[in-house]
Amino acid sequence: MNGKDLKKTTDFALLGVLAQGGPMSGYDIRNYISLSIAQFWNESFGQIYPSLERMKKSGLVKSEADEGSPRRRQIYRITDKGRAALKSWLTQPPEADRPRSEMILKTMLGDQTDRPVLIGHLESFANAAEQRAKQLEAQQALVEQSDAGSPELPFAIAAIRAGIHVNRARAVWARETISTLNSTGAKK
Amino acid sequence: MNGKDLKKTTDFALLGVLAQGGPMSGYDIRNYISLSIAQFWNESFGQIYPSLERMKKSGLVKSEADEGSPRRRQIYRITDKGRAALKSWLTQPPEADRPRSEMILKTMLGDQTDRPVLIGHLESFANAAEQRAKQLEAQQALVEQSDAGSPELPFAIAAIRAGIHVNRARAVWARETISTLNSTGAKK
DNA sequence: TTTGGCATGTAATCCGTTACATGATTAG
DNA sequence: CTAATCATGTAACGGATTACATGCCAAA
Repeated sequence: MNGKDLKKTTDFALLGVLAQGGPMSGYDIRNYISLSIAQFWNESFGQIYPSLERMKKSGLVKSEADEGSPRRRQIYRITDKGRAALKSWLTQPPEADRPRSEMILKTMLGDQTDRPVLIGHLESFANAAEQRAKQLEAQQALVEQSDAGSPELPFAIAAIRAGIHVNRARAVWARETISTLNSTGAKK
Repeated sequence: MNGKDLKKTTDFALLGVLAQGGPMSGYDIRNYISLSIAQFWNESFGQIYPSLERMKKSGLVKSEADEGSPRRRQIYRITDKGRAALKSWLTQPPEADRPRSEMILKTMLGDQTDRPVLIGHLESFANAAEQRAKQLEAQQALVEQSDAGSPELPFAIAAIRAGIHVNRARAVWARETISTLNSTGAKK
């Protein structure tokens, strides 16, 4: 309708980080994301800085130089307008993601591959998923202790547990597939 | 190294479809994908036609006009060179996907949202995932009957079951999250 | 006859990563 | 002193979706 309906999820993700984590720099945002939702969300500097600039122009954030730092640092802070935009976005039902999985594509094309090779891929995949799940379990325990009492705790935990669930499911799937393939008449 | 190392997964996906499903048109490829791996892989015409053209130029596929059809149809067929390229790609371990999940991002930012709204999102998400899982179970039964004996059967089944597993996991996660949030001191 | 599906293709656009460029600061 | 890390930004590129443009065929 108007000139600058922002629709980029990136913008909202950054806005969300600023709302949740408090004022910080573009660099900090990157770290914050790495330490929290990296499994399910990523932003590169090539996105972050232009996005902050854009949002500054449209009044969703404002920035001040960080006086307390010996370095050149811009601290971004979400504005009321930004909070309103964020909240409105959070109210909309999330869009379904359309994932692309090379592992599954390659499995689907399994008849074009030597069995042992495919099985090897599936094994690595299962191992990676299991490791990832375990790592996230550890992270969950850690966060539960360090952030005990924080209002964001249950949400942080939920995000971690999403990773645990899907990684377990992946591992189960891969192992199941391996044994099916092994018991099926192996052609190659 | 050389002029045209193709690295686009799209190309390999199309090559795979041609290898698996036999010679067909760009239009057919689209359908084939929709009916098989749509859950985990998609290609739009904007990708398919240029990709076929590219691969034709580099000799991975060749095309002939479909004489038997009253319509203007180009039938693409994978060449030996194409088969070799495909096989070599299939041998490489699949790259990890880096998914973006709006649902999880919004969950992570749950402290910025009214609880009931977030819970509503999670409920829809859980319902959609459960439905999807059931639908895929039905599809599995169907394919098991209709394709019985086909050498591609176990791979098709595996791809479907991947969907079943992850959708179940999503549903479980969402329901778990809902009850955690309900039992946690609701602030809003 | 008109709607929907078959069929191919291009252009615009968006979104995102990677690479490049630069420079200050801190830790070893 | 020197390497790593902090910190910001731009440019190039790649990959994918959407919209647009075109037109024929079959069925209702």
